[in-house]
Amino acid sequence: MAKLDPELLHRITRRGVAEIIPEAEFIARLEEGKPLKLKMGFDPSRPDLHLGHVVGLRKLRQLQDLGHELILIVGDWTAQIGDPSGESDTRTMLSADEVKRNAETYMAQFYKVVDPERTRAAFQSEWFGSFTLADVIQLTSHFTVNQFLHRDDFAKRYADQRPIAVTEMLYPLLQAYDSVAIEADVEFGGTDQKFNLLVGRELQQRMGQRPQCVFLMPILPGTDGVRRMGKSLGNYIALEDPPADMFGKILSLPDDVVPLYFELLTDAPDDELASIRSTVEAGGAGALALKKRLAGEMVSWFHSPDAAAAAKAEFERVVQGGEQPADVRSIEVHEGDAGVLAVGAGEATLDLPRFLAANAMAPSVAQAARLLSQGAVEVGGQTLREREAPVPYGAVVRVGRRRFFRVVKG
RNA sequence: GGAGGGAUGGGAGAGCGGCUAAAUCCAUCAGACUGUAAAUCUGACGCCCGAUGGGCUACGCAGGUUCGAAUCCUGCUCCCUCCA
Repeated sequence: MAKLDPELLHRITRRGVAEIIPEAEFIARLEEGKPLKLKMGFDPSRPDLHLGHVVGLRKLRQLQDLGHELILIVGDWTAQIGDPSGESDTRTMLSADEVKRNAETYMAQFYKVVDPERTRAAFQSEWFGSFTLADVIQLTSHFTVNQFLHRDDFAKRYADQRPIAVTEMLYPLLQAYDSVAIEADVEFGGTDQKFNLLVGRELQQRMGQRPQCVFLMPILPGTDGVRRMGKSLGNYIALEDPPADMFGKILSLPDDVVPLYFELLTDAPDDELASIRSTVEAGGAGALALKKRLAGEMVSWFHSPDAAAAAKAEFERVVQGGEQPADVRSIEVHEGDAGVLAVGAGEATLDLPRFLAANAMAPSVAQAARLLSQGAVEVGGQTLREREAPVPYGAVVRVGRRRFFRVVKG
């Protein structure tokens, strides 16, 4: 294969890309016509993929479709060190079994985006398992502390006199050696990984290999619309989220990140992106429709088109229409149950705060009482304010915006 | 080895003997409104109790001083910074 189709090349190197280092070299390698080894690492201690990961995976998929090979590095050693960018949560060692299991669930999620035929997993323990102290020292000898202090995160913390653990310095080194071990041609990561990936490039060069290109992708903001999507930040949309949750979370994204989501997560063509942007800015029904479309695409992709249609219908009915959801949990009441004052022929008299707390509709009696006083509990559209109230069997009780149940005689 | 700083509610971060279940911000939840579970505004936000009141927990851990401690003292544990 010689020259790539310009349009395709543009899609690969421009859309959803933050930086390619060095870009010319990357394009040259693509045009060599030989399958490239694309490297991407993942942390086996957190086996949940979210949409933030998908940005990179889509890019990898594009390249796989051109015949290149993806090598996933299972970071079973670096996971023990912890990610320097994530401040300081000490990680416990994972057993070999746990790592394997996590890797498997991870891969299953991966294959929703990436082509399994052109993917293989490589465990760091394959090469670090037999590393000796001498090897480690040898590895460190290629770099200076000064170099490492240039890493954004380190530089900042150093300036602020905040701690930098020695092991954190090791993290980029190990990651860099992964590239040597598999002879990576291109390594992928978010822009926050720039330093680490460049260390890999440099190490390869020093160890006599052709240095990898570095491919950086933009960071996807999380559901708060501000900070990067991340599990520890609690602002993520997981691929494993049930359809209704996934749909709802996307609908609740702040408007201004929606165009970026389209850019990074869908195939909407570039010229359409412009109109998406202006529609969102105009706000109103158009913006809402776009979010629904985005949510629909994501749910179709990670679940199924049917699930997407159902999630959309349910959302419109329940959230927009204020109607009951299709599935409402039934709670059986018996004489003497917590919060049940009396079981009558056609209705049960409940001590609502106790009852709600006892049936997981509220975290505690106190909080349930608060919901009640805030007018968040209603039966058949009628707001309840009294602690004690009769509730007809079969009537749907709504607690807050999203919790529903009906009582059934037990 | 030496000097110093710190540990507060989900997170950040005030308070430094009573007025403190503990300011403020963020997150969360609710109500109103709306185009949504957006935005905005308002409110709530330890737990338990037959409850416009009462009780129990809570400011790293264990003791102590006080009528009274998150606030003072002692001893632990852990963390950080700087100088060697």
